[in-house]
Amino acid sequence: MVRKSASGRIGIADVAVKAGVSHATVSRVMNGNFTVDPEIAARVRAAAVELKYQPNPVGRSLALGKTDTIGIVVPDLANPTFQAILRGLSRAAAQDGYRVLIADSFEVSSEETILAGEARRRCDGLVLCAPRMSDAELEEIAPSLRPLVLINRTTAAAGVPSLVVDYGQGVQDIAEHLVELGHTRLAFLAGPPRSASNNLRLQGLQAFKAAHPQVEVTMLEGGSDFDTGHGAVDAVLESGATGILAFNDLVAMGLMSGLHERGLDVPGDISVTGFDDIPFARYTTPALTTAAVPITELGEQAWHQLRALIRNEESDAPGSRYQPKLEVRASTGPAKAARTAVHG
Amino acid sequence: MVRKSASGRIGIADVAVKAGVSHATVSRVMNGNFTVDPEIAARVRAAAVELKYQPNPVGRSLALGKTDTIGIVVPDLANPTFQAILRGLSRAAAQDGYRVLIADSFEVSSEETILAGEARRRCDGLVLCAPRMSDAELEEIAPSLRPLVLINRTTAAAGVPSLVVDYGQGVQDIAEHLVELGHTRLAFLAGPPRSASNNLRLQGLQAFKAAHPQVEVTMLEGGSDFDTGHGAVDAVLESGATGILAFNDLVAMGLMSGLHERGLDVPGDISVTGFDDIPFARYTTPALTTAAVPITELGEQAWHQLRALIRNEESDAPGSRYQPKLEVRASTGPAKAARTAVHG
DNA sequence: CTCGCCTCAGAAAGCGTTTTCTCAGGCTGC
DNA sequence: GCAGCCTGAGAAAACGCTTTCTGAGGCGAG
Repeated sequence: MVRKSASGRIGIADVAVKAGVSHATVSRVMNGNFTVDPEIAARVRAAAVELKYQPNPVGRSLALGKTDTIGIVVPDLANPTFQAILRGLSRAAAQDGYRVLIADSFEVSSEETILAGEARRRCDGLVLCAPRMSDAELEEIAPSLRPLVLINRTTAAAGVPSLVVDYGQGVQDIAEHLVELGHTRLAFLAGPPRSASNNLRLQGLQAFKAAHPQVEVTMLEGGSDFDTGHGAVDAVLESGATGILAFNDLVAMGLMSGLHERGLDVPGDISVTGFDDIPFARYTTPALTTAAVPITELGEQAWHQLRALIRNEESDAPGSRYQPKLEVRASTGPAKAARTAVHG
Repeated sequence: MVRKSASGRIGIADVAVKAGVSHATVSRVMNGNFTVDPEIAARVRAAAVELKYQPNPVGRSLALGKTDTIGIVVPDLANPTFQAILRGLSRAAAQDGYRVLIADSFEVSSEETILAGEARRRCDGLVLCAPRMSDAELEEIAPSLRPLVLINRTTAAAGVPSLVVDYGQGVQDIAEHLVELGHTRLAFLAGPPRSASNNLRLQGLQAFKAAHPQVEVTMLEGGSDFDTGHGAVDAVLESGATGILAFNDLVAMGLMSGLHERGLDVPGDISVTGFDDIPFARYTTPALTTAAVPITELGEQAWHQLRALIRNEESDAPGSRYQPKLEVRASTGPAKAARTAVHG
């Protein structure tokens, strides 16, 4: 008897019956296997079209052992950086017929491990984006997540390529820029403590301080969003610094907004810099001086690395390092000599 | 013989062997079926832990006929609005143990249909976000995509709830606000032609014009991003309007940036308004007057609707309508009487 | 003319689960 | 003491597909 669409949806069996052939033949035709008589193939195709048959991906995945899906775990989907990475990844993967499953850990590092495992089991590979978990934990679970690509984080575990941005160099470039403008008192509005990219920035600043002992660099606590910058106005003014390196563009924008409310002029009174060069950066007033990171490209490259792993190709590059590019705009200007007086 | 991890990964069979029971029993234990002897259950659990067994979701999906995954199709992942919807959706779905698969159609409406179908087959339900396809096409494919929830679009197809924002009312509120400030010459920087939300805005403006015949409203072509706004400066000035309603916040920001470059003051010379109230809006200089849409909540509600459909509950509400809320900030001010002179 | 090879389609065995079906054993109740 | 019920675990079917295995038929070569 014809088990007609037991589940409501039409399956390979229905097509087989309609075309008067076996399941196997239908499968062969649908997969472009040419060991099938052209006439029969045409009949099958006609039946498939008529029934609007579309192979069930789950059955297919089970049989083939692959899902044509990759996962990405991000700490915070609200962060433009991760959004851009996701976009680049999704776009690149789509071109190779892969889809992207997203997992947002909401900055909870314990969630991260679980989400990563679950996502990985449903997918053919995983991109772990700036994970907040400890090095030890990362190294422990990394093998079970392969094929795995890391972004802005490295691990000692083997076979796990990393894509990292050289935040250390970028922050030094920005600091140099400010020094060239005559600033001698700088302040760094730091990012989330658990963020590896924040640590890289701090290291870069240490190197900068070593090379420029005459420049004073104050460290201020911070975060990664607007409100952090907006709320840091007092601390910034208190520091007496005339050149402020914000953790990222969002923080810089929040800070500029706060300074504006206080009637201070950027860059007349204080110069402000961001990091990342998010699309908004060039449209702030004044336009934000920042270090451009090819974020979308990062996502794209993540896919290329992951694809190589999935295909079991020899990944020539075990990872890549991206150099930020200084983008000088209008939010930085010559240091104001009288600035210290304001402070005093 | 023990078929020990034929695929490399350990499966239910390995656990069964280790615990000395059948596959079925292992499955029962893993699913919390209590018709199993506590002692045996404990033995199975111990074996599972020791082997680090994690059920294969693909096999599970095939057997259960569900994937615990939903899909979302967006026209452009770079658009902050869709990012926010995605975030709300992902967060809400995650709380119910569902994951989100994303598909970006890159504004290509023909892609949309295919992506939607593919995503749907891999998932238990679908959210179609501001689809660009025609009404006819949407109505045709909608039934095959159910459970389906639409955002910012409606369809005549049955059983497909819609979440729509009342852009028409929102744009009227903004226009009223400008009129109250004394503006009599307005201009609307339109969005993408295929966008349904743009049409709603246009309809709203028609209603506004009918109610305020004394106010001149110029329609200008546009788009949905920064560059659109930035590039529209000439057209805006040419229109002679003193109150500009930009399609959304991005366009407004681009426009303000362009006006600033020309040395024009906002709101001194021209008032500018946006739409959406994206997070950046309150941090522009001047802070942007806009109509706030609870975008993240929209994503959240989309999940609730979809969940009801998936669970086959009686969806009391066939959809919802969201009222934007006028957010008056610093980018709008009293009309400048001499403005027409500048124009003439 | 017959043997063997080659082509091509159907039968069936997976893929890794869940779940129904079956059945053995222990218990209750008469 | 035995029929019938109930508990609980194993066997097997099912989910929808791919792919190996099997075998029938056609053809060429000896």
